Amino acid sequence: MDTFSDRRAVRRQGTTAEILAAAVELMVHDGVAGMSLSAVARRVGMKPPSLYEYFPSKVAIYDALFARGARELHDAVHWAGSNPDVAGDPLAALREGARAYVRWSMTNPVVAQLLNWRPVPGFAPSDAAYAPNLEMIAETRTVIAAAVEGGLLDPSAATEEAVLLFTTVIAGVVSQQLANDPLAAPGDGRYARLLDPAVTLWLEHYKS
Amino acid sequence: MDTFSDRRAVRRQGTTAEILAAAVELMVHDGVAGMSLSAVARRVGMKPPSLYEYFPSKVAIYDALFARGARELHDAVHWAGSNPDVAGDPLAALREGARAYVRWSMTNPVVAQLLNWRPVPGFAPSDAAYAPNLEMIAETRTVIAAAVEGGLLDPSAATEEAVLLFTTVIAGVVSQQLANDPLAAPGDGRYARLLDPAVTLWLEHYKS
DNA sequence: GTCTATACGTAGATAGAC
DNA sequence: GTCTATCTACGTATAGAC
Repeated sequence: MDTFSDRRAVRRQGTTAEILAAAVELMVHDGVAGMSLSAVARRVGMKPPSLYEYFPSKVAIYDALFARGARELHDAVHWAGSNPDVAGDPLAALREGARAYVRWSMTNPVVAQLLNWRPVPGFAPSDAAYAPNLEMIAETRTVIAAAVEGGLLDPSAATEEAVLLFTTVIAGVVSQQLANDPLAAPGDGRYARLLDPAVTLWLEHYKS
Repeated sequence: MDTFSDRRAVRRQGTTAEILAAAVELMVHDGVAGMSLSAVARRVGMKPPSLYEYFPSKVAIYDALFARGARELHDAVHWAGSNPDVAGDPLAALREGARAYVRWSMTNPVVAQLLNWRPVPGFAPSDAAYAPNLEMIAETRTVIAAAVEGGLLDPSAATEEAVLLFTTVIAGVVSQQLANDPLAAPGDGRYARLLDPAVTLWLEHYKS
């Protein structure tokens, strides 16, 4: 690649990011399903047809946001769970991962809605966009298994049901927070505060 | 009221119910936010302007559905919790109430979405429509308090946090079920199956 | 890569005849 | 209580000039 095409690629990536940012801002005001291409175009200073140079359709924008959001959320949880403070302590890793999940979701509420609920009628994420979610669940399972190996949790904690219950409890906190107290700051929130007690319920039940 | 106006009132109520039913059916196919008045009118065999005889605006239809749904959900939970099998057993009443909540939500998924999430940009329920929700939480609190009185639960179970945690766990199960396994029959469902274990987590933690 | 022009459809809501 | 006609606005998407 020569310098010219590099610059062109960088510029293109910048515009793409601008479009996605504008789409998110509009979803904040008009709802996730209420985003319109005309409004996005206005906000980035383009006419609607120009957007089709960057995304082939409206659902492609949703898919790009889903993909990026799933990747970011995965990374946030992954980072929290492999941070030096919790190295070698799987239970602390679970707690920190859960906290990171809630924190990220409150920082990115509209993308979190896109990930957790299905607010857009015609849209389902592509397999590629969905992949980081599966990866995140697999990693959670691995951490739980490590806790079982280390004698910290009962073997039943590594069953399908127990893992699903863990993720459901966390998703429940996020859902309630976003729906019923959406304006709270990350780290705050009437329902987000319930996360630690909720995780405690789970850990107590499955402790060995 | 004479016979004539009675009949007129009955007819009017019937039409109103028909319109609401059509709106719900359309939400099943097009998403909660995707319902349109034109489509509703087509389905009930009217032209769009005629709907304004029954509802002053589109959000009024959402509000009517919210009001009816909140009332029905309250009644279902209330009934389950005051059924003869569980009379005098507050813990069984809590379990049965939670089951009824999940069952109703799966039987009425689009209205459940309207109640649990906020899928429609311009719409917030009126106080009157929201009232049964508050009543339902108050009744849950009362049942928990009865369990504490009877020595079945620790006094900490009656705190604000504990009550909120109870409702959050149940709402979490419903949210996950509706978002990730929406086609399951009521009484079935990958996430709905987690309800009993989830309630058990809570009961165990707060037992005296 | 961005534009104008346009196709084609839809929306929510109101006026006023019947 | 229902209609026709209409307003006003918006939407996604494509064709084709520049």
